[in-house]
Amino acid sequence: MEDAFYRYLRDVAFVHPEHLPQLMAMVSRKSIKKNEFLLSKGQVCQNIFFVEKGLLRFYSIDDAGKEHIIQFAPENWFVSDRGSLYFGRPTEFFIDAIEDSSLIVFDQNFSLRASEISPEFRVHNDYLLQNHIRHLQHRIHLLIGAGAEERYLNFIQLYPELTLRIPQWMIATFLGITPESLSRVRKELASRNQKS
Amino acid sequence: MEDAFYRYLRDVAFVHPEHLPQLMAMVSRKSIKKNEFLLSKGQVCQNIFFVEKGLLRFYSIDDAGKEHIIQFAPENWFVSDRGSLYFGRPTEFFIDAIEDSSLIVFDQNFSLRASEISPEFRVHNDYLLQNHIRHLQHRIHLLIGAGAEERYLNFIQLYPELTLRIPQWMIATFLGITPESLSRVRKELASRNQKS
DNA sequence: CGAGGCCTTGACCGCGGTCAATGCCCGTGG
DNA sequence: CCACGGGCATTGACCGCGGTCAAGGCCTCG
Repeated sequence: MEDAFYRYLRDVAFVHPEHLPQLMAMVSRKSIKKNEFLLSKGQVCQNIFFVEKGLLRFYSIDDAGKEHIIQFAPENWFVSDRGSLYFGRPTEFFIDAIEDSSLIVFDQNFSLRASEISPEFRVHNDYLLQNHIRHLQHRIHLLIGAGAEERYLNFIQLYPELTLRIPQWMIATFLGITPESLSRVRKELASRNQKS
Repeated sequence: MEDAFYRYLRDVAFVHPEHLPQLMAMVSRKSIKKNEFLLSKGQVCQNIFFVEKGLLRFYSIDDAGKEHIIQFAPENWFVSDRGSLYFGRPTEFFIDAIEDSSLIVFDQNFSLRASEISPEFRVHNDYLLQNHIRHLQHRIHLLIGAGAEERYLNFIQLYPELTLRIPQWMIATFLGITPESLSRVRKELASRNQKS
């Protein structure tokens, strides 16, 4: 079977081929179906997940019972509550599957041990963390400074292919607005593009 | 002179004493006065700054000319645009001083080289990145899910001592609201505490 | 075919933004 | 020592974006 994670380590993280078997031996596989959970509030997060195929969401639920999506994880993305994992505290978040998905699972020591084995992995892991921070800062920037329309436009140009796979009400909770508002924004955008 | 960064490496990062001189040799010092800039939009960020004494702010300015503070950096905090630094792209952000400050300055290679010299530093650096991500996620969570009052309450219990040092209009731009709104929130809180 | 999930639309409302006036504190210079 | 001015906080009147609630339409899937 073709192995997306193997290819990822080789072609994206540039891990030296001789180290690949050692790294692959440290991970396990998991398949889950739509709506199944990988993490629920109150648990201590034990794993990092890599998505080989499918689509996950990482979200919280507030006191009013509303879901707020922090992050989507499509193919070749990692997802975890690093706060809970690293500090051993109960998580505030949920992770579940939007589509049937096949995953690679590793525990909190994987990145540490893999970094010792492969310098290239260490560099790549550092890159991932830096990039993650960059994305989160950009998101904060938008949440503070931009209205609903601008946030939506940014979303579709940042994740054009996700826009089609994810139901709109989920995109709305990612953007921090209601599904109704998103619907209105799209109507407004459509009528404006009509006229030009 | 007592050296805050030296003490930080020894007591917080637990760097082995024999490695300390090597690390200290890789950094330089800088003093800046209130309102002086360390980074402006369009530049490529070259440094990470550690605040020994004083207070910095890391912020953006939007198209309407409004400032949005991403992060404050008081004593013993690090600040940098890691996105610009790591990826070599022009920054969207500004860094300047809210108070006269004395800083430790290092370049983008410092954490890499320091990690090779001191395993303890490597662990601590990883901790800092993880913790940074945790904070950013929490902030996003609040921006999406909470109103002005809750965000303010969270701020004062998270940074009680900063509340006194920072002018309120800056706190407002950090929270993503206007100074007027913050003033109203505080008035409302005061009157509510009166009655109980 | 029926049921439920999702998107849309409308009426209404409230939080927070905008704009402008006022007050307060404090540093500076006459 | 007082007068003036600038920066910041407060307050009020008004408004608009986006939330809320409810109804209706349209899919898909059992």
